[in-house]
Amino acid sequence: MARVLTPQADDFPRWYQDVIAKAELADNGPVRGTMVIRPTGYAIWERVQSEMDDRIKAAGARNAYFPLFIPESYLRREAEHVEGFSPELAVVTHGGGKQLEEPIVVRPTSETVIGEFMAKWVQSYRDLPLLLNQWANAVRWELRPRLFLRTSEFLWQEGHTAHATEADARGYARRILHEAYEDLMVNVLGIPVLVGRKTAAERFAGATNTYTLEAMMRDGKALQMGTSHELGQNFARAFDIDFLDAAGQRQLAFTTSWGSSTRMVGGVIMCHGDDNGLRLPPRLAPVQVYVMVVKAGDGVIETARKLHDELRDAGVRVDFDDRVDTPFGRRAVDAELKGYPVRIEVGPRDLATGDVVLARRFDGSKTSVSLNAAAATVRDILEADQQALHDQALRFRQERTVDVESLVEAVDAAATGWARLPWSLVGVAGERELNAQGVTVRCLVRADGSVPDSEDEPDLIACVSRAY
RNA sequence: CGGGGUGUGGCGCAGCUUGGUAGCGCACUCGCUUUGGGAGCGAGGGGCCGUGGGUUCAAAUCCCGCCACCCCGACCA
Repeated sequence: MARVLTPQADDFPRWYQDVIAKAELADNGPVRGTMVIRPTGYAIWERVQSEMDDRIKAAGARNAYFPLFIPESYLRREAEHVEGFSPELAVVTHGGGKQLEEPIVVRPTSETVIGEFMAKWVQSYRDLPLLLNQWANAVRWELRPRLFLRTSEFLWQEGHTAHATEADARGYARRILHEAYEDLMVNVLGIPVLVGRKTAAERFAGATNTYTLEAMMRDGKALQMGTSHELGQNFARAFDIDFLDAAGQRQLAFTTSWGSSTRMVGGVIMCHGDDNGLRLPPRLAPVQVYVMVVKAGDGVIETARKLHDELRDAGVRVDFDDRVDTPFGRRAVDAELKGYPVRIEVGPRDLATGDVVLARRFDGSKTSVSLNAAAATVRDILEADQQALHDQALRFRQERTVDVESLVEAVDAAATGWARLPWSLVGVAGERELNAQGVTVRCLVRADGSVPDSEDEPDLIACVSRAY
């Protein structure tokens, strides 16, 4: 059977679509660009959600829920915001069978509705900081939808906070950036991310500063995995989010917003996937170990079941397959497509010598281990392969990232990967020149890799590439 | 919006140049044999050929119009 699975630069999107189709993660919906997530794909998203929610709560934010419908006039209150989003809004003009007096937009993001409520909820400095998070769907009528990466409707979390001072707001935007986003992406998704600051041209509509986390996909293009914004007092001014400080003075709050979406699932597929389908990092995988009865035989199913129970009781996410009436090859290939990190094959041949076979999805290797040692070995492999996937992705990124000294070289390097060059050589004009050639400034970082406070700092490095 | 392309069973396609009333692979159903790496053989079910008109004895095929979708570019979590 022909398979188009080799990630050559130009056919990569096709390779990606093919992998997800075969792994049965998602389909296109009936309305342009909408996404249908199948149960197998949704299980991955649930893992992302669960891990992200833990981190957001650890940073002190609490979950809340706000309306899907936003009066169009709310968006208009922040000039840059409405200008940035109006081309991609879905607008409701009719309700209950008659034309509405004021059109309603389906939320593309919720700064405006949440701002409206924050204004009511914040009266005193004692009410601050107000740290909110919402798990919801959002709609952006994108010109070019792509499964998982940019669908018209997507699932995400969007955090919205209000603070008494700019320093506090900045600190929180950065805390989420590192403690929630970077930590989850690196340690759970196994994806090395470049954390930096967006240029003015790439900033979120209405923000004073945008932070980003950029990952390299296997075709060398960049994918923005998440973002955190300082909104200054722009939204506070537009929605009257003000409070009385300790001295009884009326003050405008500083707000932030930050978001990450189902795009992360696409990032995992495109960063780790190989020619045989998905490779899920163990900490993310909904199923970490797939215990598979190869063939029926004396006590084989019972032994396999016992091993499954032992792993489950030890806290491993494990699935059991004793469908011996389905050919072995089909089941094995299916498990590989779905990216299960470890597959344990239990059959009469191995059991005769007291062994089982452990197959690692990371590199496809198989080893025989004794039944007694299986559970412990599995746990070692899960740990090792979590790290191995990350390290492989990091090495890949390093190999495809080059330091250059001119825009011409940068465009050249962007054909296969990322280029780093002094921001002073780029500037606003240079950025426009790069954009004209399909290359964007992904972010600015300091020479030591840390995140700058301003794009006017000296000696900043611009990281540029093609992007999704 | 600019530049390419495609519409034919659930999915992927051939057939169109040179009109003769639709075929292949996968999937599906049934039977037997298989089952340690995507099974084999046999028998079946399923199609207003995107759409409207025209030419013709006859149109998936030729001509004209319309519609939809896909890819590349501008937008983006």
